[in-house]
Amino acid sequence: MDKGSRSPAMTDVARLAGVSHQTVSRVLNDHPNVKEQTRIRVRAAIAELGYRPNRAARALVTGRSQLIGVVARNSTLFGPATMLSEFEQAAADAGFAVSVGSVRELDRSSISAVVDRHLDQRVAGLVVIANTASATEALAEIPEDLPVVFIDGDPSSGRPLVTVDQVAGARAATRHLLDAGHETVWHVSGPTDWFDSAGRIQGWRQTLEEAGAEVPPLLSADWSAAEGYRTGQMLARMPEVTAIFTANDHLALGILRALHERGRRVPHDVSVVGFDDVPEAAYFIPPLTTVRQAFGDVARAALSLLLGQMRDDSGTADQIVVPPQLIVRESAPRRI
Amino acid sequence: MDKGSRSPAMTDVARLAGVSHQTVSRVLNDHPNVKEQTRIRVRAAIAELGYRPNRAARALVTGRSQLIGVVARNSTLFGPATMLSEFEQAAADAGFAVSVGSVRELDRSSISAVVDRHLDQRVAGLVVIANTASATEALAEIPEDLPVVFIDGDPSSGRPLVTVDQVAGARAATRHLLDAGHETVWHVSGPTDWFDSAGRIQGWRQTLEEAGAEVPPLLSADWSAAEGYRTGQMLARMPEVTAIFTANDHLALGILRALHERGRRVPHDVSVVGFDDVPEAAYFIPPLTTVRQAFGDVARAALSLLLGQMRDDSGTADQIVVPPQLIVRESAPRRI
DNA sequence: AATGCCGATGTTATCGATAACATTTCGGAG
DNA sequence: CTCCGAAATGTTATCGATAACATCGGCATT
Repeated sequence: MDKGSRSPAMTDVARLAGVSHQTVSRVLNDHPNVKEQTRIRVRAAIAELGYRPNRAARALVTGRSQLIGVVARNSTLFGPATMLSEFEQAAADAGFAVSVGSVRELDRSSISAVVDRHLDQRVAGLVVIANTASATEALAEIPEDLPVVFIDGDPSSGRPLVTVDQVAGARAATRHLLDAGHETVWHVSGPTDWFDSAGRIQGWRQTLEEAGAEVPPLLSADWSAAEGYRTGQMLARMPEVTAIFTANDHLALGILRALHERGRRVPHDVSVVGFDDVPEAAYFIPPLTTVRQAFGDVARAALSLLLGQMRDDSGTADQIVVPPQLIVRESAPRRI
Repeated sequence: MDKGSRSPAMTDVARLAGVSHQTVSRVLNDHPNVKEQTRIRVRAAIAELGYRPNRAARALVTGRSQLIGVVARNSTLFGPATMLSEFEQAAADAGFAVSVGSVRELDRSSISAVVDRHLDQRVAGLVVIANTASATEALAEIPEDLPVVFIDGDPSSGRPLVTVDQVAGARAATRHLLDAGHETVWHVSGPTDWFDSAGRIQGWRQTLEEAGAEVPPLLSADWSAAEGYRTGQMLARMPEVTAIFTANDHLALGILRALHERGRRVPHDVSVVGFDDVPEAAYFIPPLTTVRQAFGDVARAALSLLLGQMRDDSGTADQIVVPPQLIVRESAPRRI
């Protein structure tokens, strides 16, 4: 209303309700031992004044804010951006705000800087989207007593972690191609220092070996359509290549174009499977068979792990693995 | 070091340096009237203890945190996601953290809820990525004295705003197609309640009218490849359609596929121009001619406007318009 | 009826910074 | 050599919440 005057504080509510500020605090924090009638009176006063608690004051005395810090690299990529968005939604529902801290590289000093900024804000917890090994090393920067959850981190770290089952996804993709009749499957991976890449490579290789298929040389790239295109130009020249599994959809896009330019038809001559299921994957030429990751589930799982840690600091080192799902479209149909 | 004990406070630094805590505060805030020698001694003590100021305490007494709130819708889209990422980088360099608040819809109540959450955190300023008119209406929720900058908002609102010159971008795209020899240009727009869409429609229509070309009916869609595809299926059936300008690259992708399916060659039969220049646009089939938006520049401009408002509350209602750039690729070459 | 305990509430201390005011120090003018 | 004003520094109050302890009734127990 009168925007000039400062916003009401707890004492104002207390005065109006005819109680002490401490009772107001108790009502706010759902303490027991408050008479129902008083509770109602206080709630009414809160509503009447439009009172909203000052989080800074609370953070000062409790030493912890209602803020969750997220450390991520390059949140422009589809995966991280979606994850961040989903996580923010989930956190908001739980009454937390989310502070983002992007870093260009997940090296130790960058991470350390971002973590420090978050510590300055006295974040209640930290989510690290740690897709490379270097990020895990930077772990040491994080105080022991701060709740932390890793997303896409090192499964062998023993730290609380939520991740999509990359191995299973890659197995499904590779299996799908073998079942369609291909003798073997080529793989264009993401950067090899990413856990995501490593898991997909592992799943791909295992599946080939189990099927007794020859394992072609690994082709590694970054995540961009540009490198997919370059790699694709090479693959398009090799007649023995009939099935390609790429580590993400953008790589697949570049490859589709290279194949197209060389006159190799998809899926008639070559089948292609991607990873991610970006919204536009269904509109590639041809529509892309790919592996969908349930980012929303990952985000919600990460939040619940974090909230769990914040409640009891027993350090439950849970790890949650979310299964991915193969989406079959025209670039790699069931039968060729 | 010893993680058990609480982190050092200002008084600890003061004791070590042999001064009062107030002097430490003065050093931290770069006040004048501190002897150089004292300043050095305090700095040394800060370094030795690894002291970091408690932002919650500062926020409590000043009534403002070192946190900038961002209100955005669906930050999964390329534009918003890139904007957010760039803004976070810029803000970090200026010593600010960024708290994100996504909303599913930019209606009044959602915005109001997000703004309230930010106010709870006592944000120092607010950036609203307000791409629809409904967002501008929700303006009223924001206190007068809080620094606010709009990105992609209503240019006629008189509020501080940074935006890409959508009209100029659309003019360049349309002009490019006309110059290449097309009689007219069809336009597939984004949702008409987005300012971005409105500007692009306006630029497109103006350019056609100025050139004396017939203005085809406007086709509006959402931003997805799916709707681009549906619209494209219709356009592909119309032989008189030889040039299409789409409101973003994903729409263009869907259209490219629809044209491909109908056997209409791009650019031989139909030329297509997109908008955004997503990283993979160069790897569409064929590579997409599009309009690049300098999101980084927009983000930095928004931050500087915000910092300006935070310094002097004179309410400088600056508006900054960032020019876009036409990127010519094969889907719409200079000459057909 | 006295005792004791517990539920409901109030009082005071505290977090760690900045703001406002008080005090000391120091250099130069008279 | 004294005095004055500005520069340098110190003291105390304050922000708005929670924590810890204090108080006050009433009800069950003996």
